[in-house]
Amino acid sequence: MGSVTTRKSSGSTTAAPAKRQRAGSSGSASERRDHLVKLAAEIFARKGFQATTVREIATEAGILSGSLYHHFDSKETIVDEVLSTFLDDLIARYRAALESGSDPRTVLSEMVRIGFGTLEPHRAAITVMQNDWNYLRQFERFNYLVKAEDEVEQMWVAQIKAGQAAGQLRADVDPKLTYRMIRDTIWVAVRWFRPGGRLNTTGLAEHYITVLFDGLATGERTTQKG
Amino acid sequence: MGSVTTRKSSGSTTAAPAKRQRAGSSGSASERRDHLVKLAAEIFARKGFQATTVREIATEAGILSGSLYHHFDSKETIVDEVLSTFLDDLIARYRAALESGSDPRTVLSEMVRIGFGTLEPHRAAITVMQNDWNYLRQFERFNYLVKAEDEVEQMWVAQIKAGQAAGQLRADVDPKLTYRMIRDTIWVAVRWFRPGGRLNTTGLAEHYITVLFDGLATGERTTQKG
Amino acid sequence: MGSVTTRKSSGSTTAAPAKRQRAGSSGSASERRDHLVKLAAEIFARKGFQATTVREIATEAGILSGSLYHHFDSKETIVDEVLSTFLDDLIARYRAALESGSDPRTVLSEMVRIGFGTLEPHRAAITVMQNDWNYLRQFERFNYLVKAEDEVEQMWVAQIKAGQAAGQLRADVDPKLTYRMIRDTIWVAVRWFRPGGRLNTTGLAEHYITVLFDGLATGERTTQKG
Amino acid sequence: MGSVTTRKSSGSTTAAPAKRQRAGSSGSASERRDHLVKLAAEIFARKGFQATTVREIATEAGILSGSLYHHFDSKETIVDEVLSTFLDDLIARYRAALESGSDPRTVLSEMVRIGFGTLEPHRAAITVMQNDWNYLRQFERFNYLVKAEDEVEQMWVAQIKAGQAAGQLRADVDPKLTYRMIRDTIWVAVRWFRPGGRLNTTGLAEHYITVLFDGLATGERTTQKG
DNA sequence: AATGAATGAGGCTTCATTCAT
DNA sequence: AATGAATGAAGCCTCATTCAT
Repeated sequence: MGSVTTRKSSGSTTAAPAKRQRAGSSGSASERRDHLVKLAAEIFARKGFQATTVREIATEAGILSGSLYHHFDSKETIVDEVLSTFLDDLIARYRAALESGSDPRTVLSEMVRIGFGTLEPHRAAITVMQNDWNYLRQFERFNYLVKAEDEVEQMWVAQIKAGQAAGQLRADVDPKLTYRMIRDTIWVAVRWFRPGGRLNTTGLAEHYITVLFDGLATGERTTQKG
Repeated sequence: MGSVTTRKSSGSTTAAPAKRQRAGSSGSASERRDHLVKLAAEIFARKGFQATTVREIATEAGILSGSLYHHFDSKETIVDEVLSTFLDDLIARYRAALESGSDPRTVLSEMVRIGFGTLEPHRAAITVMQNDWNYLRQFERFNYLVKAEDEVEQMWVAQIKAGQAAGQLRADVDPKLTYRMIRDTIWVAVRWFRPGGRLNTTGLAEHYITVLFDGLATGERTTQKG
Repeated sequence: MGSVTTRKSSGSTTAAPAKRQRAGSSGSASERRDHLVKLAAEIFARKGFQATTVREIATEAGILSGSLYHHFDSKETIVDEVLSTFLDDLIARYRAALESGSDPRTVLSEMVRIGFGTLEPHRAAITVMQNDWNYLRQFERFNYLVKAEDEVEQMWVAQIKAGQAAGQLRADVDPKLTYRMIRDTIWVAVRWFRPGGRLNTTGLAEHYITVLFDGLATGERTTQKG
Repeated sequence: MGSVTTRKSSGSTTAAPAKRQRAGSSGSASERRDHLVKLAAEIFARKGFQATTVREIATEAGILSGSLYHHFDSKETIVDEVLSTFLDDLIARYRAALESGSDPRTVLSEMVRIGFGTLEPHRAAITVMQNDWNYLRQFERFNYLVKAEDEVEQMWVAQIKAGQAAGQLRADVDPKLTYRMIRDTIWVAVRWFRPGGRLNTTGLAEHYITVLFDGLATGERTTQKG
């Protein structure tokens, strides 16, 4: 379990183990909570964290705004859950890819696929992270976001360096810089990607992998140095 | 004058007529105004548009919040000016590049350089556009942002298609998709780029141009189809 | 049974009938209720009535806030019980002292001792009465507090007047005023008295009785008129 | 200047020096502020700090509740000003009495008179201090209340000890305990004292001084030991 | 060009209480 | 006897904006 996961479980004050699951009932306490988090995530994504009122979230859930506080300590606790759920999943997937033992280029391709693969299931969370990161990181409670980001960066940079060492990747690019560009290119796609268009996220990933490794140009590489 | 510029002058209904009134004077109204816009842009970039209060801007300027309303109709008028100033400049530069008559690949390289080149002078505006776009576009008054975006998209896509037609760029990539990835990669750099680091924006641009055209991989292109 | 006691039993409409139902049983409803009242009294004393939430009381008792309503109609019912229990006890003791048939000065001394003697067993209730009286008396349901206060006042004033008539107490002091000062001096001690200090409540009482009857000064009385 | 005074002046964020007193206008900014503080003090005294809403204060002042925040940071800032104004005045008066150079018994009598003398001008503040002290002291910002209380205690205890050393006061009483009883007796009078009754505060003071020094009893002192 | 007082709408949150289970 | 979800009213505070001076 990574730092994000760890923090989250201690942070969710109401994270009760599904108590006395009511027979025939459609959801436990934690399911209700998860449902609310998903609703909120959609609105946060659409309007931005600050512009979203707790009343909107509550109304969307069919309850009164005060009732939300039966489930969450604060509005921030809700985004917190949105973001950490995404990061937990992402980091878990990255780890699995790293443990495959494949060569660096293959691992990196897989990591690109993982990234694009989160675009649909975690669309709302990624959107929030893109748009409200700058605001949220001001608060101490979101320090773990920076830590998770660092952990991910190290995974990528290590693979890029390994690829250079193995001669698979050109040696004249800066690993950290390259990582950042890849990262941004993937996540920012959330702003315009809509399921049902010409390409699905798999297609997007393959398209990007192509350009990323072989470039846009035709013919021989002109700038190769390493 | 582009569409953005046009809209802007009609948008600043209050102060616009007075703008050149005292042109040449050192403490002119328009200079004061520009100064305030710059101050505001910095705070918007740091804290986000919504999280920035009118009072903060005023305090930074050494006046009271009510006094800001002698210069601007509203808080939105201020961001408006921040964003349109940037877009005016950007579009003007792109036009110049397009009019150079160079081959598509050269023009595209130049456009990448232009993009990275705005990172420093327009850092605040680009940051605001990245972070608050989603929120601002909800308001009718910012429709022109979408128009400007479309205009820019057409410039890029046309060049990419021209490059493919001329055989300079691989034909198996989607021009629009490719444009978006390039665009995002450039602008999102504003989140982590800090002047004074290993690379300046020129270095960044060249680094990216290399990877963009030739790819990360070494050896022969493996996925080339066109 | 005094007026306080009477009012109380009619006040606790819900649980009262059940009270002696299982008298003698070790886990009876009334014992549970008394336990809860004591818990609540401590918190009321520490934080003030208004600042104490029903949830705090419930949590302290190891149950959920809603569950408290099986025992009490409302938060006010709880303080009500806290205060009336104290007043019942106090008035009963005063009556006993009055019925001793001793001379006024002796009775008054005994009443002082009774007052200080409640400081420990009824610390919480006295604290609540001191701090929240002003707030609680706004509500009709607490009118009985004023009645109990009046009853006590009459007991004291009568004894003081009797002492003056008998020549035991100086005639140039106002009985009502004197009573109030004595009363306040005793009760307010709850704010600083802590068991285990230099003096216990018996010591406190004797100390006060000394000063009260003989004054702080040495030598002959200088202001004696009557 | 004492600690209370010092703290207060740094605490009053808006304590502007009466700027540009508008000719013909009835009050400066600080006068307006003082007026609001007085209004608030009355309501705090009547209903208690917590039970008083900012809306009530504002309504009483003829403005909207939000407008109060033009003058004060928070509801707590208002009580703060209420209490510190009183304590500043009280401590200043005590100091003057101490500097008179009179014998201890005379000084103590004067201090009693000072105490009762504040009952009318500072009735609201004293009431608040009596009723809401327990609640307010929970907050760090009111730590200075405790400090002020300590300072006052030292003044009194020193005089009582001096009186004992000089043979003016009986030696068999505890100075600290005695101080506390005097203090409480004076302040708690605020709960029942109403101007216009049989005795004014001067009468009250003399009444209490009599009882305090000479006691309630007639004839020779019976418990004198020192 | 600026002040300073005020508005008014709205935001987040708290909390006593209810009620179905 | 207790749970847990929800209510609904209210509370404190924020903030863009207005306006008389």
